[in-house]
Amino acid sequence: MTMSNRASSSSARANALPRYREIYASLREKIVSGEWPAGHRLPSEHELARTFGCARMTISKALGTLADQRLVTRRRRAGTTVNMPRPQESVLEIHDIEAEIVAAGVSYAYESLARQIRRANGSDANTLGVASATPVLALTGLHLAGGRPHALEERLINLQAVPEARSERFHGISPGRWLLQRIPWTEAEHQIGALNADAAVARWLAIRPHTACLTIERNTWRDAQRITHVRLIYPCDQHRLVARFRYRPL
Amino acid sequence: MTMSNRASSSSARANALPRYREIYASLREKIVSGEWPAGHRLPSEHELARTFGCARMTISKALGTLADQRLVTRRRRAGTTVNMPRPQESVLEIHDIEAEIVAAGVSYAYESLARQIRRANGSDANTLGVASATPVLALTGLHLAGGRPHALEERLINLQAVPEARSERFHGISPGRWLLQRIPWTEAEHQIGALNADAAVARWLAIRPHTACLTIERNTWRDAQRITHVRLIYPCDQHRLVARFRYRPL
DNA sequence: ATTACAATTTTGCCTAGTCAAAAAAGAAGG
DNA sequence: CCTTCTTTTTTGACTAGGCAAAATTGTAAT
Repeated sequence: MTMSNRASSSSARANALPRYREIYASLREKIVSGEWPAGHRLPSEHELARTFGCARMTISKALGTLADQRLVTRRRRAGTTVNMPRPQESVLEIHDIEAEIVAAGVSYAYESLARQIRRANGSDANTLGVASATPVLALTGLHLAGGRPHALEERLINLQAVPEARSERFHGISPGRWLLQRIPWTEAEHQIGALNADAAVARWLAIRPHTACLTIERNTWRDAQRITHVRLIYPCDQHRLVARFRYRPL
Repeated sequence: MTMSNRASSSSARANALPRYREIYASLREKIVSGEWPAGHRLPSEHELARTFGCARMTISKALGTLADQRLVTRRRRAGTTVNMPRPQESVLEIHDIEAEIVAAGVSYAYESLARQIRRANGSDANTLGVASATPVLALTGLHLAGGRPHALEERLINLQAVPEARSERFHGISPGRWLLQRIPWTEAEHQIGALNADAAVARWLAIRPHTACLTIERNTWRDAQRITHVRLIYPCDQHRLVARFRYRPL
């Protein structure tokens, strides 16, 4: 099956875009411009292959990309239909605090405030999602940016999943970074909320009591096993989260 | 080029997984288990095709999926290498408030508090990202869940992008939903923060002044054009955001 | 030793087909 | 009219190749 390859590789050398991307862009344009409104059924792969002058698989790849991005839905025999009122989902990047502070050009430090190994009590078992009496490591610490309090961290680590943590003292290195470097995780869940700082929190963070704070709770798993639970408390004027909707990397 | 199709379609009819997904799962397992640590180079496509007994393109699709999920990086000649310390990015679904409230089994209403058409002043131009004196629609309103205040909304709409909004009164329907149904957007950015309710906010939301609130600011674009900016203020005890790390839909 | 060039490997993208499964549309029967 | 069976369209998954581009590796010349 010898074949002269696609025209673009020899003739139109200027545009570096692969053919399926061109086709993708062309179809996407019709959708976002509103020319093909929600519910519209696009031509079949065969038909598109004829009009674009390429193999069906190339069309399939372009349509597949649109489907990955939730711009269209594809069903056998039913065809490909436009999917307009897009679900509002954004990609929220939750950075390592140290990296974030250093990136801002400020010195970073982690100060350990409390450390205890215990068998999980009811509350621990609940927040960490492990059986009661499972050995856990409970940590409280402060993230400092430029020597000033930046965030308060309350963490539980499942020692069954991370036995190496038992002997670690977390001097200098934050538990988050320590864990990240050691154990790969497969799932994570974040909950973001707000709270009024109570007296203890306000003291550690050097803010006035009752100041609004942003809280981020994170649970991480490796496949089915819970690894750690952490709650971070940021004074409202020191932190914002940015989430950006992003097409999946084309 | 006549060929008996893959074995799984005739012999192993039990497992519904396509071949490339099986291969994907098998490779992913090696990575998340740590057998192939970060930096490890996996076998070439040709080699994998031989070991798995399939065409190179099937392997390519499996590896492509891994690459889409950022588990590996692929470069010509350099091969495919494991990409372990995964960037912490989560998918945050920011729902339409109405849908969210109705889903919780509570009645929903939107109450308009203020509405003004004006030429963008300095502050408007800044938050909406348009030129000064561009016509904008400024709205303030309250989202009610079960008759009680749920969230306060402050919105600016670029009338150049959405001229139909000029004559809309937003009775019953919330501006967010109205916009979502009408104009497709291509980019969105969210900023999440916390604040202490001031007197006015506290009154509208029927909470005590100084209560911590979660704020979500959203900017939406259609390609390069700004469509709207909105700030939603939720009392801290009434709302949490949940972001889940998710592999991109396989 | 360093630089420049050539060879080789590996992925990226493509073609032109096949077989299979899903679902819609049409036909037939009650 | 409604149900059931059959046909047909359309996507899903795959094969077995091919050429091109990128990056590494090896080689030769300065």
